[in-house]
Amino acid sequence: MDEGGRKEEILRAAQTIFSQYGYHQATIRLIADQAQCATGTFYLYFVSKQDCFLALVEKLYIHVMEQIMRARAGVGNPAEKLKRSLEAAVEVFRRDYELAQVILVRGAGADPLFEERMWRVREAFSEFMVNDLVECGVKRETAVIGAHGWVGALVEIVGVWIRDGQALDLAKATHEIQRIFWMAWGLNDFRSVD
Amino acid sequence: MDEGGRKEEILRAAQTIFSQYGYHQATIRLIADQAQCATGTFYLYFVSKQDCFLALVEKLYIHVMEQIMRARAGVGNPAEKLKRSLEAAVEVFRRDYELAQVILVRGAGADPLFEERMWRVREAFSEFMVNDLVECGVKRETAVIGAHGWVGALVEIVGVWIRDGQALDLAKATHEIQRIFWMAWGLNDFRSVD
Amino acid sequence: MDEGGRKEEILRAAQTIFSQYGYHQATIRLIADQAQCATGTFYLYFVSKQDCFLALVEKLYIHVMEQIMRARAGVGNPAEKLKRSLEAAVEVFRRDYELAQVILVRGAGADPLFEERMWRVREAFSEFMVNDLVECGVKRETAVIGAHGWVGALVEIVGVWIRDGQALDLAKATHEIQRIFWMAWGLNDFRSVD
Amino acid sequence: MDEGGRKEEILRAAQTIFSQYGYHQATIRLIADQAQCATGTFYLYFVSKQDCFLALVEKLYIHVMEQIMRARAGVGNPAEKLKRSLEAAVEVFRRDYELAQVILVRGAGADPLFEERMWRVREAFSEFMVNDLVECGVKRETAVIGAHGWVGALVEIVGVWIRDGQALDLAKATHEIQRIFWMAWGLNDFRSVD
DNA sequence: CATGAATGAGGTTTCATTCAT
DNA sequence: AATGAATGAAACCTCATTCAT
Repeated sequence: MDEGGRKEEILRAAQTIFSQYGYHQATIRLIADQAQCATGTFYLYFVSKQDCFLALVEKLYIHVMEQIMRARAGVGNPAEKLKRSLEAAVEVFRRDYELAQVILVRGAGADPLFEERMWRVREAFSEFMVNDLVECGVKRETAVIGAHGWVGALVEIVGVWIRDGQALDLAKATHEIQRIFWMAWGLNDFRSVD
Repeated sequence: MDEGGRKEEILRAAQTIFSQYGYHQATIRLIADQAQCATGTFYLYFVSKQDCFLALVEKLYIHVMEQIMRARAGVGNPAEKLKRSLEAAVEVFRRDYELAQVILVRGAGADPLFEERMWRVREAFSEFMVNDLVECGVKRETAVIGAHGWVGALVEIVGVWIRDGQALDLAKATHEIQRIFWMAWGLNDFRSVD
Repeated sequence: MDEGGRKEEILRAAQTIFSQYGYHQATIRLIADQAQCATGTFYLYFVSKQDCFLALVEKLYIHVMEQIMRARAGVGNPAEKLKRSLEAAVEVFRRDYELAQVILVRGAGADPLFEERMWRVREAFSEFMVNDLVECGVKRETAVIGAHGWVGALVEIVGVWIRDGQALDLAKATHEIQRIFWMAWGLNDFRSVD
Repeated sequence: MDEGGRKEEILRAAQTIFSQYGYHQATIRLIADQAQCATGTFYLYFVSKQDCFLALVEKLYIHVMEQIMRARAGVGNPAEKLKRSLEAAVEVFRRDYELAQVILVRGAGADPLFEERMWRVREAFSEFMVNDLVECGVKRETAVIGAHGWVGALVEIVGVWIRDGQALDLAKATHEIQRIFWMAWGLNDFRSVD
């Protein structure tokens, strides 16, 4: 249980620092101080700053995906699956402000490698949604656009929520976004799903 | 015609470089080389790298806003105004790949000052949309969420388009996003507006 | 009369700027602006910044020496000559604050070449004093030390006067310094000389 | 013994370089090379070039003051205290050529902050002398001028000694300066003090 | 003579990374 | 495994000087 304990500690520190300072403003020194270790220790667990950032992002993505998977588990109705997936994702962001900061705000200009990674994750997530939508009877071509739009809409809403200092009612806003996309595909039993 | 020629040249070079490398990877040397001038020349026109980046972003924002204003000019129907605004914005991005890169992709982690600025612009743009929507009969509270969501959806779509190497049919995708939000608010004469 | 007019103008500007900013903080741009000409014009009259500074210092030294020579002209009594020399020098500094700044304060750390020049001037001036003192009956060996000390004392007093914002009564202080050195050599008719 | 070792090493290197090149001609690279370390190492111990210079000057001033204090310790006679103070100061300069260079020659045009500091130190030192002189029965007003003059005379003498390549007999010269000021105030038992 | 835009060498400073202890 | 002092490449920026107009 203590195995990997130190690495976890540093990752947690990195999350705090990256979320606060962004990738470039963050320094190894800052992370090491936050983790209460020496800068040299940092390099026992990570090859480089970039490696650490990618590891962190990976971990956070996995966490998000796990929550989504858990939310989908045992649900048969595709509309319900879709709904629960999105709610789970937003819930993760809502619960962990730093995580949301790192993934949605700080990552963007960070590094080509990160952008590539983030891009693949969003793509993967969209693919999930597309499949659910197709199962719901939406044409694949339309579903692809819709899924991306939906993701974008939610990311923007979470972004507003973050920048506004969490003043926005995130649950209500998420729900409204859901309604919008739901209606667009004539999923008439929106209410029943809800 | 030569008025402001050199500064414009450097700004164009900066656009190319920032779009390609992002804010932090871009160096003054790179920009100066692209503009075929010495690094010192850069500093004749800009106080600092940040100053240049902000000037570039400002210029691009103004360009986008101008196109939007032009598209809205003389249009009375709020739905039509909204539709044209969004189409104009997307059209600007479609026409100028670098501009889209800088504003939508590279800016994010660039600089606190830039983030503040970007944030204000998105807010201003959303405000426009909200007003149009309210005129269309949408409740303001709902319109605010919707406008942000809409912006997010479009940004994501343009992002996909950029990252996919402009493979996506941007016009079609934009149209689909429009349909989605339109239907969500029961704007029944969507087809007529279209 | 207009011949050299421009060069003089720039020298005057240089005096103002060097006196205010010191050698290193002063820029050609600053001097050119003060002289209301372009930086290129500066280089029509001076080979370099250093050249200009040295020319300025030279001019100021010549001015000081001229005043001293005028004060000594036609005076036979060596004690009187000495007294008048020093008073003339101090009077020049008192009348031209900028000149004093440049020569006594700003020059020091400026440049090896300037230090060499300043050093030679002080040496020359001391030589004058030594000769007068020897004529007064002071032993040469003693006179050399005394002359340097006297110069140092006066420079310090003028320095204090400058830094204090000219609050000190420079005439009175100079007189006291004179009394000190006078008495030291038993020049008993100090009062009559005075 | 190794405590503060590296910082001290760099300070010593800085002393050598500043003394040789002056503040502006000195570069971090030069100091680091002299200290046989990388330029980055310099910044582990000093915030900036200015910080280092000020720290050096501070250290040298403290050293000078300590020597003066030691020389005055347990001496009751004010004339003796004064005499010993000045001799101690000159002795410090005589023993450490570089120290004298930095404090008396190179500092002048270095930096506004340094000039301010140097100015305060000379003022403080003069104050000491003034008090001693007043105790000796000299009128305060006269003593103030005299103290400044005395300091100036000594600084000039040391300056001559430095520039002449230490050819001058500094002890003898200092003694002569002392005689001059002593006699000026009719301190009749000069010889006994001596 | 005069201009001032352009130049580019060179300085200060930062910080990811290494390595001897 | 842990440390943290040391490294040095590389970035930003300044400004004396040049030169085409």
